[in-house]
Amino acid sequence: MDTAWDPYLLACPCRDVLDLVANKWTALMIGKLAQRPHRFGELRREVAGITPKVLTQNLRSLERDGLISRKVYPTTPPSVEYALTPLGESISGYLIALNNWTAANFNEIKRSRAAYDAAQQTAPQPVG
Amino acid sequence: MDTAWDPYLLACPCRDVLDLVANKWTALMIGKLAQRPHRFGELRREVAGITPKVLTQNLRSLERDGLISRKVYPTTPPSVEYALTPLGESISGYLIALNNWTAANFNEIKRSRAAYDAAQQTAPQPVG
DNA sequence: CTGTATCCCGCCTGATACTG
DNA sequence: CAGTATCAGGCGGGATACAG
Repeated sequence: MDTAWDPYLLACPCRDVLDLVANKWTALMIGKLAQRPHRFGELRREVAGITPKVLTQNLRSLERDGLISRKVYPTTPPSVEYALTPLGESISGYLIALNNWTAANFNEIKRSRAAYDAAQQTAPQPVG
Repeated sequence: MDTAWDPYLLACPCRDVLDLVANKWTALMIGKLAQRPHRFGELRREVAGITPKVLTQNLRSLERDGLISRKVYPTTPPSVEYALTPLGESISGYLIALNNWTAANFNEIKRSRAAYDAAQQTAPQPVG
């Protein structure tokens, strides 16, 4: 790298990159592409719930940032293949780890939320 | 854990947790708290650019999810200390890695964006 | 198959001001 | 010091329909 940036600085441009992760779909998309290259329709099916518009948006954004590559095959019907670039691969591990952490710890979080909400129900009753 | 969830399933409740990361400030806040417990004002200063309202919102959300603890000291003036819970510590490493990756790779991403945008300027000109 | 075009909405975010 | 109240705005995101 050329220079180092501190994301805790207000004007740090790498805040933009953190926003890349601050996205509902990025981690899932990168996770899928880390397994193997995928076509548009495959991603659309495997990343359940994403709409084609949003998929396209995020694909373009990641392509612009150099995390994924887009290759068009002029077949009929046309096919487009998306794959991770080396840069994309360098971050995929962290994102996959996040996905896994999420899956592994959701139940504990669910319990925590329930306990928190229950405490809110009883405690803050000025009129009692 | 009790049961395993697949974040790629549409109805997977752990999507909510992924949204936790899909947040502009979470990674920065967790990163700071991973260093040591912080008071409200400290976080406010050190996470540059965050407003008190948004800081409170995210603090509450993380507390509800069980990632951080909130301890009030009835002093005058009052002081409140936020710290990571064991659950919060278990995810902090991944988030810090993301912060570091961001700082280390921003320049490459910046170059990629510039190249992408330049290509858009020249290529898609039907009228030319 | 691979996207685009609209319309719409809710949430996150931000700025500012105020309180115990 | 540690928040809360309020107002406003923008962008991501969702539903639906359409095109090359």
